[in-house]
Amino acid sequence: MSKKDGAYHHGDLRRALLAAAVEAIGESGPSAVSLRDLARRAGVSHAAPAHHFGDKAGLLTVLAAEGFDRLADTLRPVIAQTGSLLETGVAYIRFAVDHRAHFEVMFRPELYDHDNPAVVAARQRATDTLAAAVATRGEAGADARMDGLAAWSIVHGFATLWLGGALPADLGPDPEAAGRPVLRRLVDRP
Amino acid sequence: MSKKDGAYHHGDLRRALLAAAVEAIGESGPSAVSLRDLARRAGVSHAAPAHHFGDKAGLLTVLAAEGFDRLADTLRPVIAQTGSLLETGVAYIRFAVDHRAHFEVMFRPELYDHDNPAVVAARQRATDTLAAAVATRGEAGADARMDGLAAWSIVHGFATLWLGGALPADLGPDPEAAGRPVLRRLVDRP
DNA sequence: GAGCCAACTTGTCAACGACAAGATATGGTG
DNA sequence: CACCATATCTTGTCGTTGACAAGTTGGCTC
Repeated sequence: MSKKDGAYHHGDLRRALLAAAVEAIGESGPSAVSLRDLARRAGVSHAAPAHHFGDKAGLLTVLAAEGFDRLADTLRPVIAQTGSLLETGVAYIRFAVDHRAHFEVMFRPELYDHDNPAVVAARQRATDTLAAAVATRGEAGADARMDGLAAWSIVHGFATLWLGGALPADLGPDPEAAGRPVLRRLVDRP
Repeated sequence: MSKKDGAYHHGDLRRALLAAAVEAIGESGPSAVSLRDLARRAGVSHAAPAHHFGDKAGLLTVLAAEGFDRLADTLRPVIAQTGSLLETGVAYIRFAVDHRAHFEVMFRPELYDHDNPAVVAARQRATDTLAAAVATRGEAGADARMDGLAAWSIVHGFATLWLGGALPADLGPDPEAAGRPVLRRLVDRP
């Protein structure tokens, strides 16, 4: 091998294409991306992406797995350091906004291979991490389970509505500041 | 006019195309619909849809407006009859599942004309209806506002996660039964 | 330096969105 | 009834896309 896996002619086309995909999705959404446009952005021929990802779904599958992994990586230190379900929720919202492209693909199963082993494993990691955040509160059984689903729902709902531009504009530009008082209605009540 | 608006050659192509769109979106999501496929389903030529809706975004714009209108129509009687924020939330979830195609389009603004007057009006109706549901609890000011956003977030999050197949399978097949105990973590607590 | 294989390119095809231009029915007007 | 304006739909076409097939390039190994 030369330097890293998949670095021959172009340098690292695989990563370049993924980066271009993130950029393109940020501009016009996951369904509007075209493999040919990604190829143009990376300066390669129109069929180059197919070699690395097979087809469009293959590329988005990689993005989804990467997204779930990064989500787990983002939440884990927050739980370890703060032990706060509220702060974990805020971090979830910030992840959705900061990694919009990944986030939008992750929860759109019709776009990628939902059963891909890498995706399943990464999703499990993320789910376990969320469960760990709820577990810090020391509850158990059905209550903890419902609390977990409620917490996931409220943060996911806020993030989704925020990304969709559905929330009132006077909440300001910072999703973290806007979300915190909303989440407090459910968790860490005085 | 003959019978209703737009009933000349085909019968009512406009409605037939919208119905076909709902069906097609239910099968493979909003971004996978093709105007040509809708034309085939309705038994007309490939360019017929363009006459009624201009382009793809035009069709989805109609669907989005219709969706917000129907959501308001669905929630309004629930609020009037039960006065319960919990039951309103459950009705929101049921709407998302029962009108999946509409719901998925409504909250994907890149797919349609977000600023279309009919959409703006319908969305306002739906928003006002949600606000009315929160108002039944007699709160006021910033608290009521945050409670409203929290309630919207949790029901929207649960509905979105449910539709995306992200929730654990052992919740069973009925979103209403699964959602009620989750929503109760936020509203109508004993 | 021959062979091998991963990394790309070139070429092609069916499907799609969008547009233009033509055909056809319908309802209103005189 | 004759005529016409208009809404409805068709036919034809263009550029773009995803997917596939086949060929080419270049580094690595033996």
